Amino acid sequence: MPPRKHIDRQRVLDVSIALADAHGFEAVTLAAVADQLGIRVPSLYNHISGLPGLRYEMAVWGVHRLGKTIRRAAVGKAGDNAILSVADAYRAFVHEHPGVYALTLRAPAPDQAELIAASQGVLDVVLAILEPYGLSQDAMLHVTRGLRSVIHGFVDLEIAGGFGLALDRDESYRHLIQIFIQGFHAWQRNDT
Amino acid sequence: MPPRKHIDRQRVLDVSIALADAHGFEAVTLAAVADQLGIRVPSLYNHISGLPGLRYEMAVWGVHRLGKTIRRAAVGKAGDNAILSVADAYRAFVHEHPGVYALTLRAPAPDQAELIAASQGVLDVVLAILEPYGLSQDAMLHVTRGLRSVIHGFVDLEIAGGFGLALDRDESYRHLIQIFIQGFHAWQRNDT
DNA sequence: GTATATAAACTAATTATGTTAGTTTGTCAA
DNA sequence: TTGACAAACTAACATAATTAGTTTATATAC
Repeated sequence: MPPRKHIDRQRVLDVSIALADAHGFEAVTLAAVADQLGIRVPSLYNHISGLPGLRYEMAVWGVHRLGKTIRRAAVGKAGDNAILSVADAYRAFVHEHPGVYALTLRAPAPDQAELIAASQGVLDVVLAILEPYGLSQDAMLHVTRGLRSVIHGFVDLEIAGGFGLALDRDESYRHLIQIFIQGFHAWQRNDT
Repeated sequence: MPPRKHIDRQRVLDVSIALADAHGFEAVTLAAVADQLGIRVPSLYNHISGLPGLRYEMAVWGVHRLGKTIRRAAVGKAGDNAILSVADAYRAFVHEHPGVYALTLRAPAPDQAELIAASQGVLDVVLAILEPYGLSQDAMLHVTRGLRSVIHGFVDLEIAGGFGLALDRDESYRHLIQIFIQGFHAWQRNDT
């Protein structure tokens, strides 16, 4: 009776990602995913390890993709230009995948090897673009945390709808990254 | 048969806040709250408007409390010291109420008057401490967005466990706020 | 003091979701 | 052709939120 649909893990993931980005990650219920695929809910378990497993795979996909995106944005750029380019690419990714991005925010557990690897990939890009500034190891980590915070903070408030006002958000972001870069240089002069 | 417990809206809220901050806001189920209070789940509906209503009240409480906290931190301070003080108070609040804070992040809907008022209270504090710098109206809003982003970004990554490394987080935060302040001054010199 | 109105508890039932167990059936490969 | 496996299915169950309708403690009116 059950005619074979050609469904695999990737198709489940595709549908889930689309749902998450369109309606938020809470909208990714097994019922909704199964419905999109034209199968019953328990059939999903042939492809994924329940809802937690699906969310994990979405997170891995998201972090991996984010890393690829900002790495591409960094090639051929140096110094402040690299920071600006990466900041723009990061923001563009989150705008494209707000639902998936929300799933990437919890820190990986020690046993989540794929997610740890993907996260390291993102971190590596940031470390690489800060490399030429010749910071001490600790200073490097502080600045890395700072840059991630600035970018994440703006984008997160933005997708949460936190900037109610009519003022242009692209411009606010440009100013903020500019402030960070200039402050970073001033801080580097003073502090080390 | 049902002996009266002396439960009111405030006690429901207290229990919910404690649960949220201890185990995350997803742990605030009606079952868990009712259990803590020693009543059955449907009895909660005498005090709250379902789970959405409870979450709304938690959000209002959180934003209100956050506003009060940073306002207190700002009195008697001026300029850069005010920014530092508010940044510290904001972070301390989030550390104390991580679960509630997560509920405060979605932007208020137009009909959520209490939440809008409370949010305005938070915004007013930030606007007030930036007042003495003599910025144009637009610049003021850009910088306000920037400062919120910086603070929110750091603490949000922090409570998500995003800073895996052993490096001292207090110090990273100090550096970041310092970078923002110095960058803000440099930006103000250049840009206006 | 007694009666009554109301608030606040309750039980029962419905819906939605995730999950597991066990079953059936295409489909590919020996 | 047949047999193993993958992938669909049905059935059943647990948890959660919600609504409807019922009971009862308690404060207030008389």
